[in-house]
Amino acid sequence: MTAEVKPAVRPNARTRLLDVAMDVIRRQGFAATTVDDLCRAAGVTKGAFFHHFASKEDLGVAAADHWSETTSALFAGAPYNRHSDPLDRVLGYLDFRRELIAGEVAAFTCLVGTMAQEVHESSPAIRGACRASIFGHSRVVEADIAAAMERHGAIPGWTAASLALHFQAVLQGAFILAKADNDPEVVRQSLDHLRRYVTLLFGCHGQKGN
Amino acid sequence: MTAEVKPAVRPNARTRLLDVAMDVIRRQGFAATTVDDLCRAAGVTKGAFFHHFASKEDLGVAAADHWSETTSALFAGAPYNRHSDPLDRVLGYLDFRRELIAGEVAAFTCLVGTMAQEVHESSPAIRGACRASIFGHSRVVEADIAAAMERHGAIPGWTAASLALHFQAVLQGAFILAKADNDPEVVRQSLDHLRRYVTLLFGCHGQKGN
DNA sequence: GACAACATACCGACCAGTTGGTATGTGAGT
DNA sequence: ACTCACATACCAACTGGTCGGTATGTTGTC
Repeated sequence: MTAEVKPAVRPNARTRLLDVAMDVIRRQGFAATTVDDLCRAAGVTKGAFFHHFASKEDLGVAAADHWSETTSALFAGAPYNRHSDPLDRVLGYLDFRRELIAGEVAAFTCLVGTMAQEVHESSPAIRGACRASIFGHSRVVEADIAAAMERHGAIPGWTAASLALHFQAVLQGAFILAKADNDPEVVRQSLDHLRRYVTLLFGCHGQKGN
Repeated sequence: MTAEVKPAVRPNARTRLLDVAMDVIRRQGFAATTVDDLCRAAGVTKGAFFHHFASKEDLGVAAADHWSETTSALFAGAPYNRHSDPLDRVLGYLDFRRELIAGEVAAFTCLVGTMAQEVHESSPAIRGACRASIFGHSRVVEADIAAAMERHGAIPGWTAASLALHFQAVLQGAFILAKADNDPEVVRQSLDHLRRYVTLLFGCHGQKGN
């Protein structure tokens, strides 16, 4: 009977909680984020929270999974995938990541990296979900790297898997420096170094540096 | 008159608190670490804690400063500094960092990286102390990189400062992956990539790979 | 009328910080 | 030499508020 103007379609409490969790936890960290913080941000009550999640830890796991789905959709739909040359896709991936670095630090940093840092000893469940997210994403990049090695050759002594994980390490670490410096610029510079490394690996012989 | 066997020399409460803070915070994170946790680990009372530190945040700042002193002494005394060629010192630095990766994850990760991640929005004071620690250390490495550029030349398009920060980014990010994976191996592999990048930057022309 | 999806009110544990003390030193005045 | 005034270092007990979680509704839907 309350004819309040409903703001379009309002998804259910679970989805709203997971959506705000990505923002709030990246801003405050997992430990410093209270269940009430999340409920307030999502506009739901505590009863709704514990209806959908058995515990705060359970939400952490769900948030990591939600993050995996969100980000894998983002990268799967990104334009760099349309390059036919796998090396172009690899470099395109790095350029795409670079484009995403904008605005507030908390807006472009990685939820699962943040959470893994905090809970790696206290919560095996969340740690596992974060690992699955990071390493799963890495494996997608790895496929393009492996194809590029096949197609172009590269200087020897490394694997596609290790380089893909190195990509993630550079990004995660640059995020930390950006947080410490409160400035995204350091991320761009680190990505420039990483891109240069890739071009060097795949041959001084004829790869333009951009 | 109490002839108790005193356990050698027991430093004062402040020092003991800062020492245990490095361990406990790296393990649990800053937010999840309670003042009582630290007091228990240091074997002091809460009264002693708040005698020496105005607040938990104040201890965070002091711990970051303490970390800076501890680590700068470690690197200043490391054998790689004795190389006369600055490029050997740069590569020696990376090799030294690689040697430090051993044992439990919490034992070799970075206190100020951990804290910066957590408090970058909530505590400007701690964030500033963490930034000073990371960027200050980076500047030490930068000096050797700059000298190596001077002496050996390198492919153009980058600065010593940006590469030194890239070093720190790789390390910090690899620590996060190590926490997510609960395995230090990923740090070694990322350091291998970083070392390879440096040798490529300073010339395919005549640098041996190890 | 059964069940999912919420909401309200509440609880016990915990946590940062306080209070009010004691023990030990230390420098000034005599 | 003695002691008074004051400071430092530390301790044990307590407090007010917060936090994760629970108990008990209410409401809409099939």
